[in-house]
Amino acid sequence: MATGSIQTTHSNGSDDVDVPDVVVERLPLYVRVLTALAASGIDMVSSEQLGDQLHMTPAQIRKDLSYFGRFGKQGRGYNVAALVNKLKAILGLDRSWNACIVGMGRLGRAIASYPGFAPEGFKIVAAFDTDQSLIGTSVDNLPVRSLSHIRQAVQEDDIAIGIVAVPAVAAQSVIDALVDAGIGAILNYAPVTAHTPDHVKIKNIDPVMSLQSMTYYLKS
Amino acid sequence: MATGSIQTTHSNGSDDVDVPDVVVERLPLYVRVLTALAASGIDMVSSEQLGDQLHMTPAQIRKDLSYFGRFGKQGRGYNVAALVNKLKAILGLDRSWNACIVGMGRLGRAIASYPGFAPEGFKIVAAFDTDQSLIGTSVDNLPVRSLSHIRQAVQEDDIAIGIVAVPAVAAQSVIDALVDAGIGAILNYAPVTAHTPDHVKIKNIDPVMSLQSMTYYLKS
DNA sequence: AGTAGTGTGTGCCTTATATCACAATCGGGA
DNA sequence: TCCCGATTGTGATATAAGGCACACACTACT
Repeated sequence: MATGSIQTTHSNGSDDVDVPDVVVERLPLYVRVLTALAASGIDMVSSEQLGDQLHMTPAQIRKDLSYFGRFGKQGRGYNVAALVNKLKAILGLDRSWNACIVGMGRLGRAIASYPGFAPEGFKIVAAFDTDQSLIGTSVDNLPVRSLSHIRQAVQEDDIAIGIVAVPAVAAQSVIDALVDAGIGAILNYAPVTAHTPDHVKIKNIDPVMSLQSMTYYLKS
Repeated sequence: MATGSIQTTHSNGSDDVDVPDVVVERLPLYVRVLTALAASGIDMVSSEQLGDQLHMTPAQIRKDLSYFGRFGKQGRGYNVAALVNKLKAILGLDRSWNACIVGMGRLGRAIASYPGFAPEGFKIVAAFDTDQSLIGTSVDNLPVRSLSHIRQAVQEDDIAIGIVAVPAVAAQSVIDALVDAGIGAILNYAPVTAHTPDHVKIKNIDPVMSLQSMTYYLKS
């Protein structure tokens, strides 16, 4: 089916040695802690100190970092400012990214108004819906447009990320439309197991599912 | 441990402590798909069909289920209605659970108004904050109370789940208070790596971190 | 300049998770 | 009744992730 060559297409410049996804998913955690340390004036940190903060073993932190280079100094640890910059560059967080929201119902509007994205460099530059009564309205100065304009908007506004906040039944078709429009990553709030081609990353935000797995440990 | 020594851990539903967390986390996924299948009138399903829907291998589904019992019939597959009921019972979803929200700022109010929890049996029965200007107000008929009342409320209202929607700096102390009040599970929306004792489960909802790991794959 | 102390980077081993593959079982039809 | 196609449940195996432990590098102090 959609098998194609997946890994071979990455720019093999310097650090592309097939880094496990789990490792990539931990990097933002490191960025966050290091940023906090920097803000409190600390300029060197050891893997052991980081491990204490994050509740993981020092070895795991060192090994994770070693996928990308040698950032520490023996006997001293890591320079906080230098490491946070390196990690941000690795993650592509040394620039800003444009995103759009699809679905401007209650949830979509809450996401659009959420003040946590902008400070981290994620700018929501467009909003879409299929409901005629919403199209034309604005949320936080963001005009809601028809979903049919999405392809054009993605290209014109250089939108790399799509945020999906539509009902479950509509989610897969919206996701298909985003993929078709040339989006690179999707943050999906709809409670569905959505499918994307290999070149489009997708992550799900699903509080209900999180609750549903925790109750397993509650029944006693 | 040579021949067919029984060793079966199939005590059917009680606390088999040897079920991996990853397996438990997949169960709600199965519940969701099975529920949808039931709603569309399908009454038998094979692990292969489930695997197609969920994009995973049939073997994994069968093995996951085998941790909890033998629910299928050879040559036929699984009875959808029976399996969904079994899984719900295993997860503790055959009853409802009371939750409280701590932090009734913008995010907390959005969570309180989210209509997706109640249909799945999660009832938000209390809301707390430390901000005097919020205490006494109501959100969707839910009065906001002082955080100092939390211990009492947890016991009186049989609250098992705490939802944390406070700023990062306050999160750990709020979580400590919830643990101290006797809560069993925490859904944390604050962008921190929080710590709980082993008997209290915690799961984080962090859209920004999800975005930050996806950008790794976007940088071309 | 030598030495003691500290903490990295990484080869190797352990543990966890996923997949394979096949005997056992079921239901239906001849 | 017996056989056939289908599909489970699970031991065995493969793969992935995590952690240990130590040589090596760096700093500071004498």
